[in-house]
Amino acid sequence: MADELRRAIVDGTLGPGERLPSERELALRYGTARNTAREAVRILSEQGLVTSEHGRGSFVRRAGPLIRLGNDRYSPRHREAGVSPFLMECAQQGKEGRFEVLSVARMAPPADVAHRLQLPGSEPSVLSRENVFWADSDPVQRVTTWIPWSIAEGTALVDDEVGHPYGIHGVLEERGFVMARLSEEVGARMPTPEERGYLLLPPGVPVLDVLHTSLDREGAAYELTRFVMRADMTGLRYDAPIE
Amino acid sequence: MADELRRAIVDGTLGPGERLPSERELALRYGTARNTAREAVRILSEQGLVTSEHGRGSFVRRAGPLIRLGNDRYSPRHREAGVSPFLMECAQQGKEGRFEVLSVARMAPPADVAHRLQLPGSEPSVLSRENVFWADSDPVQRVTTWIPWSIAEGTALVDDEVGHPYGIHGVLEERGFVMARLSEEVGARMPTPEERGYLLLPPGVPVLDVLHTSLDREGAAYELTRFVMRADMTGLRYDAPIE
DNA sequence: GAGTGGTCTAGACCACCTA
DNA sequence: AGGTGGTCTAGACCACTCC
Repeated sequence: MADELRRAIVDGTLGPGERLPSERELALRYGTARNTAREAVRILSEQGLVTSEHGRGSFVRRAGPLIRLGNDRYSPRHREAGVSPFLMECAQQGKEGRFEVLSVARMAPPADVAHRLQLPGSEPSVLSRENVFWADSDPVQRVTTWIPWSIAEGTALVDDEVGHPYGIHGVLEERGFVMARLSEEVGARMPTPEERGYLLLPPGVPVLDVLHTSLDREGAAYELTRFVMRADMTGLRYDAPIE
Repeated sequence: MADELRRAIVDGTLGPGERLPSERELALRYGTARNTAREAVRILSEQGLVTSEHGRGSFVRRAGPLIRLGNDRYSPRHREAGVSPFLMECAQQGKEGRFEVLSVARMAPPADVAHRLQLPGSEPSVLSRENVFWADSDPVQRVTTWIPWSIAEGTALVDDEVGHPYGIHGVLEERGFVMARLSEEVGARMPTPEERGYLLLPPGVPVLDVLHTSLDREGAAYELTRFVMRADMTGLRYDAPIE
């Protein structure tokens, strides 16, 4: 039953956005109990093909165009444009991007962050900044940045509004930290319930989990950022020379 | 009920690999029907926290160490080692890597591949090679490579066994195609039923979908590869200069 | 054979949406 | 008000595993 529905969806018999037959209707049509029909719809929802909306029905999910985060987002070439690369990508997709500051606080870094910054994980040795990025009315990324307190102390980084035209990396450059290389570790997983809440994720949508490290000319890490991105609306692109 | 179990798992009360109470046991303990207890276990399984094994029980999933595919896997520096980078990564994790050739055939490329190679999608203009990569007894990646037929024709690339010490890129280099840059587009999604079959994926495990493009010194694309990787056992790492 | 998860039935009530 | 999905009950049989 799930297979037949799946075929109808990939064939295009059921186009994107179309409503599936109701659970009661499916049960009747196949001569099964409603629970069984419901299970079929659940399987499609787990595969990310279908979204159920309480009181309205179940719908074929529409494949929205991806917002792709490229590694060129840190390029000085894009500085001249004066727009944050996320907002630029959004504009290209005809969407309006914005972001929201969740918190700015001095704290002890998580173990993996502490290790990469070569800082103790037991002391409040970093400044942490949390943001949520939106495209139109959808939250699409949850972003956490960690900067050694010794670097952040006394700068605009500790303010809610950074207020620098080039964002946090503009402030960091003025303190002498210029990004020469990046290292990004990419994984994917199902969201935690907390992340499902922040990103309003329907079932069957995984997240991309990216841990970004900024390295200076000496190869020392001076800033880390974790991006948790909903994978149905965002992706990544890396363009790099072979070394 | 799912929340309580979840807490027990993240707290460590239920350690990795441990068996959950059976569905009938949970139902009894909470005074609910078995279906309700079952639903709680299903939710955890969807979150990737738990795997159910028919006839045995449900178990807390153990977080295996990741095999990370780095962009340095194409570096000429690694050529000297003489080992494929996937096998190297496996060895680092104490695993034995191997791969299996599923098919080698001349065919018409999918639309996105045709576009990037600037070839017509309606003719058999590419050689396609499909592999599955294994780490110990787990299939972890399904890999499809497309090479313009004009390049592949008459080379060892059309054979089941490539037989070149440096694999397909060794053959391509001898034909004058040296990788100068790469471009990789990364996404994540739930697997198709076909992929679940190839990769023996339990529920709640997404896949990373990577479309790799090899570019020569002139910036022209001459080879594409799509990696579909199970995200609970593999990840990616990109180290690149800021340009 | 006893215990497990996988599937299924035939109901029931609730919460939500649309008209 | 009527239809939708969300949750739940109290059973049943099957397929699998382990002893």
